[in-house]
Amino acid sequence: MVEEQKSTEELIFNAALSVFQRKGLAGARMQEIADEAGINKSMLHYYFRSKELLFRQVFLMSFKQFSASIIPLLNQPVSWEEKIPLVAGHYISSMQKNPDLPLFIINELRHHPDEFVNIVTHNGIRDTLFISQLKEGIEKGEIRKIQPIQVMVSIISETVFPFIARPMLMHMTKLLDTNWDTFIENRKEIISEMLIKYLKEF
Amino acid sequence: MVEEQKSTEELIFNAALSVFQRKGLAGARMQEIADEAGINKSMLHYYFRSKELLFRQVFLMSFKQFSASIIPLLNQPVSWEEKIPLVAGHYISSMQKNPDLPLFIINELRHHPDEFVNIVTHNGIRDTLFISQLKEGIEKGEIRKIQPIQVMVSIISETVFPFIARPMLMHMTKLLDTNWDTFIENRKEIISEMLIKYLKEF
DNA sequence: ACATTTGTCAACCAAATGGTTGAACTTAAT
DNA sequence: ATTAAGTTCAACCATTTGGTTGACAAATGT
Repeated sequence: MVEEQKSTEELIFNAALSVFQRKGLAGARMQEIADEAGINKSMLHYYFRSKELLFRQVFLMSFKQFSASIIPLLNQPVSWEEKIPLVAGHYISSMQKNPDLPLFIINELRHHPDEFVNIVTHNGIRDTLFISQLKEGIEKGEIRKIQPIQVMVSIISETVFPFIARPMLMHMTKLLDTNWDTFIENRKEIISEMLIKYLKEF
Repeated sequence: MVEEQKSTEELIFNAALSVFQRKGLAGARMQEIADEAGINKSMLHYYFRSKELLFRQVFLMSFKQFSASIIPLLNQPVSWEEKIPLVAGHYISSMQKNPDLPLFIINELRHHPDEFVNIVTHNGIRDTLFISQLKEGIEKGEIRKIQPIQVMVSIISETVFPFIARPMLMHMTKLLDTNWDTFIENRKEIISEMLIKYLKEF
């Protein structure tokens, strides 16, 4: 077991990542980040100048983390049909690991519309093998005529939304905490089967 | 044209509704609410005691607004098959009218997990005709064996998520602003057809 | 060994922000 | 008309919060 001693800058950044993702820009407190990092508040300014600068870096990293991690999977050399459950599974397990990430991004992107838009590198999912496969399928007449992007949006919506809206949905549906895991487990199959059936049979 | 003169309390509440829904509890400023209401800041405390109390009322109203408005539609006497596009349409037009509402609820419910949970009246969608219709269809073997709640969650996910995550999705998919309206227009049909096909053909 | 740079912190500062007060004004009751 | 209650606001107040300072310690270079 290697005793990993992280630099102060890393300690701060990790703490900032955690606090900002949990509380958002407006709700986060510099003092709380310092406390979670276990260092003096002055250090935050020593390394990152201001709350806004620190937030910028956190946001950039978070956005990359969320949007980039899916790309390799979309480019994997398996058929689009096999890929759909893989992608759905990716998002679901991603949500289980880091449940605050997408809501954080959605929120901050909404609250500062054009501020961060230009910063983020466009690494779209448009140029991936998955999209090409769908396009090809459409051209060959094997898949229903539909924008491939709609398929991606459906997968993301169906997988990510239940997690971010979990408390709201549980109220509305009177779903119980104890049933959540099986609910999600069932969901994986439903999503894939529904999409594949829709695309293939028309 | 009747000159509608609203009471100060109404002016404040409406302004609070707007500001809180846009900025959230942490991001909202009492002064901003006062400005938007066109009255002195003291009035906020005169009528609502504190920021938290004002927020409580705003949140309660917002939650009711979002979760209750769907119930009558779910109880309407049309077949489940016809109802699906109606419900999808309801959520989409609801999002177009008030794009901040669901994200606001999702957020605040997440940030104050148990605080507001008890306040909100459970007016679940479980006891609606729509759910009964699905159950009945399942029993008769006309519909695939699936929890009816999954259907509701799918409709909400597929309709609401694209709106709240719009900036994020537009980045990831390189979708353009000019294509948004047609994207959503296409989506209505896709969602309904996909769900109905999945439920009926198995 | 010495000087210079880098890192760390307690104490402090200024602005923002939720909240209070007391006086003035309006409305309703007697 | 007079009183009492309700309403409105400018000026204040106390706390929170992002940010700074200056002294001091730990490396780093020569």
